[in-house]
Amino acid sequence: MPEGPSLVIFREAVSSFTGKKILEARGNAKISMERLQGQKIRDIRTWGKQLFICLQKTTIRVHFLLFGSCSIGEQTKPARSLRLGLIFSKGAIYFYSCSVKLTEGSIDTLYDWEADVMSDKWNPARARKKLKLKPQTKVCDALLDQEIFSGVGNIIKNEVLYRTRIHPDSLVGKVPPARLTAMIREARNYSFDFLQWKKAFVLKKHWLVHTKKICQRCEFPVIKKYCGSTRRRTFYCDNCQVKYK
DNA sequence: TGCCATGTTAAACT
DNA sequence: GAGTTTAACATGGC
Repeated sequence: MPEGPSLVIFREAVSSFTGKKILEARGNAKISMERLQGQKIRDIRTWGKQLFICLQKTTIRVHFLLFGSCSIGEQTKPARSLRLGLIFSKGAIYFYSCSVKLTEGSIDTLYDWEADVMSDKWNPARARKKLKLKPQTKVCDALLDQEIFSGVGNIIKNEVLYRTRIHPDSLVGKVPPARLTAMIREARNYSFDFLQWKKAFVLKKHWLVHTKKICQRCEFPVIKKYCGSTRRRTFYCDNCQVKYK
């Protein structure tokens, strides 16, 4: 579930707790629950696939991995599987099957905020410079590199490559500049389509290639292969996605 | 019912 | 020590 756009949805869902004081923290996360108690939420941010709840002295980092979820107001799952629950005077936030860590310092310098495809700070020129340093990398791996395209996950990867007609095994250094520009642009553009469709519960309906059997453009069979060093499930059309290598 | 997946990290290897 | 492979975690849908 949680690629970058889903994190934006999570962030919006919990944003109303900004300024509120944590009365109690509980759950099986291996962190100090006492540390959180009494602290007010200063800010709630996202970077790629991570959510940050910034308190007065501490920042909670939540990574949803593959199966993470979050609910507001009521505990929806058994107490023993609760990873982290933050209880406020009015309402609560519950996290399940997430990775939860605490940071004491500022997170401003911890991440490249211009790498987040969902952020106003997204900087495509910077992404391009990073790509230039890795000409031998396959595009299917490059798109999943969180240092370059923070927030892009496997679905977005597949859809972006299909939409820009680039074969997943293409090498970054061999992709013509105009095509690379298109790929970088589409990484952000499709992520926002993803966000809108996800919000409307119609995301799957709009997949052009992910999990598909037939290419919508040329009717050739869609190929499913575990590509790149990431060996993630990749769907593509051999006929209309060009391999640059 | 077993398998698989929108992800990452740490341990175990060469 | 580096780089690479494997294992582990955890949940829901088909």
